[in-house]
Amino acid sequence: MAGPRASVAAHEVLAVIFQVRQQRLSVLLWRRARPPYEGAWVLPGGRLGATEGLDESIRRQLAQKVDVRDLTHLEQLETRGDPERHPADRTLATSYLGLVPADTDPATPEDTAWHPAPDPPPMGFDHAAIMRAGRRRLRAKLSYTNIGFALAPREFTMSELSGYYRAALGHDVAATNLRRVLLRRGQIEETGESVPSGRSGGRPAALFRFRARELEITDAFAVLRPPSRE
Amino acid sequence: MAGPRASVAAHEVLAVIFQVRQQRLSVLLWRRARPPYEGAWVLPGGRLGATEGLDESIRRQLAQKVDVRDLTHLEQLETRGDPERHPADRTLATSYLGLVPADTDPATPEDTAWHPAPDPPPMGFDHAAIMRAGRRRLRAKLSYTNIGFALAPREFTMSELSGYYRAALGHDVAATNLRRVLLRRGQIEETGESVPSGRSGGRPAALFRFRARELEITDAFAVLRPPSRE
DNA sequence: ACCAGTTTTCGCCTGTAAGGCTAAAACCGT
DNA sequence: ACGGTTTTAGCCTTACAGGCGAAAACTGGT
Repeated sequence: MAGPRASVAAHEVLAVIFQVRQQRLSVLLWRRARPPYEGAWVLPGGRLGATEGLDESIRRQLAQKVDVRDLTHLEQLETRGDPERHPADRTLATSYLGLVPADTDPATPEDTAWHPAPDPPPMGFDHAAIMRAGRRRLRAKLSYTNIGFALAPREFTMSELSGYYRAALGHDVAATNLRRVLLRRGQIEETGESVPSGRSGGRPAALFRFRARELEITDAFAVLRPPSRE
Repeated sequence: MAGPRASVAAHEVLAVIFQVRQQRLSVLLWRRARPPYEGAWVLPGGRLGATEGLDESIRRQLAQKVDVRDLTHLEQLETRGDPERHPADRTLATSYLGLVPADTDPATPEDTAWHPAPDPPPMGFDHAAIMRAGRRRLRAKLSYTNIGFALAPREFTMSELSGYYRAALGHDVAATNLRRVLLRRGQIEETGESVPSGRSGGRPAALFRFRARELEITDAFAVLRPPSRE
C-alpha cells in the first residue's frame, strides 16, 4: 500500500521583497545568470543549505542582495512543489514575504533591481504567481494588522503614510480616515514634532510613529468574541 | 560567497485534521509504528512521492486514514525545516489544515484515533506545535470567512451550529448573535424545514444551511476600503 | 501687512455591524 | 390548561468606518 517511490528533492527559499518607491509598490528582482530561464527576472533566493533552517536560509540568501538590517518584516508565505515547476530537477520552493521601509535605499548588486509590482516584467519559473500571493498577503494584513510599520520610515506625516497605503493597496486611501482608524486602534502616535509641508505652502504636518515595530493583530478583527466578562 | 553545501532533503506532508465530536474539537492522530518516536502519537502524513505535487500527496496519504470524500476543506498551513526537527535524517515538512463536518463518522484504521485538540496526548517530533498552528488558523478564519461550512453538516439548527463554533473557538458563542452575524453576511440561509428540539419539549428549531461550500472571505473584513464609487 | 492658494487637521454627521437583553413564539409532558 | 423548555424576533447600546465641510496653519506674492 506504499505510495509512489519517496523522493529526495532539492529545496530552495525565495523572497518577495516589497518597498514603496516613488509612490509605487516595487518588488526586488534578480536577473538569473544560468539556464534554465537564463536572463529572466526571478525572485531572490537560492538553495537551502544542508544545515540551515528555512528562516536562517532566506536571511542568508537575502544578505547577498540587500542590507538585511533594512528588512523590517519577514514572514513565511507558502510552499510550492508541483513536479513541473522546475523544468530540470525536482525542486520545492518555500517563499517569504519581506518588507523594506520607504525611505531607505539599500545598496543592491548589479544583477538586482526594483520593478513595479502591479506591472512586473516577465518572470521565470512560477515566480510571478508567488509574487501575486505576496501582494495578496500584504494587502490583507494592512487591513487587520499593524504591518504598515514595516512599509513606513520611523517617522512620517499622515499624507506620506496614506501614500504608502495607497501604493500597497492599489487604491486611494483618505489620509483623514486612515489617521482616525490607526489612532483609534492605538497603532500610531504623534511624536510632537511637525515638518513644513509641500513646496507651495500649507499647514505644517504633524509627525507620527508606529507604537510597535512588530506584527500585531488588531483586536476588533476577531468577531464572535467571547461574551462580556464581569 | 557560496553558502553552506546545498542540501537534498527528504520532504514529508502532514495534516491537522479537525472535527467537532461530542461538543469538543478533536484532532485525528496516528500511532507511529517505527522509531524514532515509536508508539508516539503523530499527525497523519508521510513522505512526498517522487512525482507528486504537495496537495496531491497529502490527499493520497489521507486516503489511507479517512474517507477523503468527508474532507470539506483542505488548505496549506506552513512548512518547517529546522535541521533538528527530525532526529535522524534531515526532513522538511509541509503541513495542511483539514476539516471534517460534525455529523460524519469516517471509518479510520486501528492505528488512528481522535483526540481532544485542547488537551492532546504527548506527540512526536514538532507535531504538537504544528497542531497549535492549525488551531490558530481555524480560529482566525472562523471570524472572517465562511469556514464554518466545513465544520457543520449540510443542514443544522442554530444551537447545533453555535456548538460547533464554541468547540472550535474555545469560548461561548451566543446562538442569537451568531445567527444575526451569519445571516447578515449572507453566509447561511433557512432551508424552510424545522426539527423538534431537545428531549423535553421546546420550540422546534429551523434548519439552516451554508449558501456556499467553498472558502469565501467576508467583505466587511477588508477595512480601509476604496473610496465610495459613484 | 494683507490676501490668495495650499495642505493639514478637527468636528459633525451618517451608515452599518456586533452584541446584550427581554419578550414572544412554539413546542413537550403532565 | 399549565408549567417547563427551547427557539426566535425585536429593541437597544456601543463601536467603528467613512464622507464632508470648516477651521487651522503655513507660503509666496503684491
